[in-house]
Amino acid sequence: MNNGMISTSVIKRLPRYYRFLGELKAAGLTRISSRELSERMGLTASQIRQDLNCFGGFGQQGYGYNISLLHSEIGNILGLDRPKSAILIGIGNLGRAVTMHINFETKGFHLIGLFDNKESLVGQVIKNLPIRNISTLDEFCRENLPEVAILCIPKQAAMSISDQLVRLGIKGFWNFSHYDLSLKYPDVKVENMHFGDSLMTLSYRLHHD
Amino acid sequence: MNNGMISTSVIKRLPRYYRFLGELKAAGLTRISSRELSERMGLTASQIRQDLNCFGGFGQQGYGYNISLLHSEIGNILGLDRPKSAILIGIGNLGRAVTMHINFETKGFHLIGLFDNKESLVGQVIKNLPIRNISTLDEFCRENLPEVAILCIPKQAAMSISDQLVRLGIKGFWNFSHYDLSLKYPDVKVENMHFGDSLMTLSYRLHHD
DNA sequence: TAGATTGTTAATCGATTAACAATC
DNA sequence: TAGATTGTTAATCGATTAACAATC
Repeated sequence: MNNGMISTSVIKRLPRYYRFLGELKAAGLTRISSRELSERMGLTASQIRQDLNCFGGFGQQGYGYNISLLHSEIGNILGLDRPKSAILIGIGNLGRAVTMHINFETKGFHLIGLFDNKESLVGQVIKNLPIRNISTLDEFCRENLPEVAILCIPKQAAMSISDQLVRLGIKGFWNFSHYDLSLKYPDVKVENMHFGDSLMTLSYRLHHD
Repeated sequence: MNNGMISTSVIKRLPRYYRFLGELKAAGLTRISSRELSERMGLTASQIRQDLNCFGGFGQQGYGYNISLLHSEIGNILGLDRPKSAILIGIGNLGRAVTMHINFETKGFHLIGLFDNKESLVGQVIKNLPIRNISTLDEFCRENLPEVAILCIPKQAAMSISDQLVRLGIKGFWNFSHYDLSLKYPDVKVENMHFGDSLMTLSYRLHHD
């Protein structure tokens, strides 16, 4: 077990382990060896054992891993058992889809507020949440202390609102904009969802590789 | 210049170089050194020079890089100048947002067809494209030969339609589902957009790090 | 006990950083 | 020419894979 810093490569693999184990559990299986899991996931057994042993010895020699136990352990490591409150900014096509489409509760979050600057949207209700005017952001945050902001707004809007959000105590961003938050706020946690970058990577691979 | 295989790490950085250079160009700058670019992007100058030299010597000793030239060179490397036709499957909240929100043309793609299995959606028009019944997929593909499929459908639906798509000549997937396409189709190019994995990674970082 | 499989150390591989000669 | 900065090689660092003793 490694109590030091866990590498990004390992962290990024955890959600996938979590998903696969959830499926195996749902399929009614109870145990699995690192070798069998490696074949199902397209990894090496060695890597799986290394990854898991960053967090503890969840297996048993001669037996393998208990699927249900390992699934919930990884869930806890990911912090899925401790919901963090989030607000979403920008209720365009994308913001609306994110609000409707994502199951926040099963991913460690709780969506508590929706904001937009377009007066015509204010008051509309999505997933039981009213869209609020962005001018009420300060008040809302002081009362509800959200930890995370989801930015479904263009780069310019993200640039102009991020200072305010950090000042209001936002500790993490789920960032769909192209504004590079981690350059300006190195201590805030940022996860980028860059659709365009992903598409361009696909474009590259279609021509080369 | 390296004519062999380019590593994934390098490829994944190209779209970000492309974006930054586009912004510098739009700001009216004409030249930049690897050192200055490294400071703006939060990388090392060494890494930038290594990355670029995988593809060719785009700089000039004592001068640096011509921003406009480098920008368009990277665009060409990414294949943005050669549009690939794409179809999108699943016009739910997410599919609709992707259709509306993404500028495919500037990312090397051309969206030519929308499909859903829900009769009530068929015929509706988004971005000048009619939503087609999924039952007409074969016919459409034989006539229009799309290279890429964008999957905005649940895992089960993705599992049941991917064989058909590969048989119809699809060479790449932009995959929003949780179905692991690259396990079954190792030769097809797959770019995953896994919202849930990204959120869980953010959850981890908010608790640890 | 014998067989299986982990946890963990050592070896390999790959990616990043540093250094510097080439050269504009 | 002198100064700046690349392209490229060498050194370092980190991540993955292999191997195997521990042990269930």
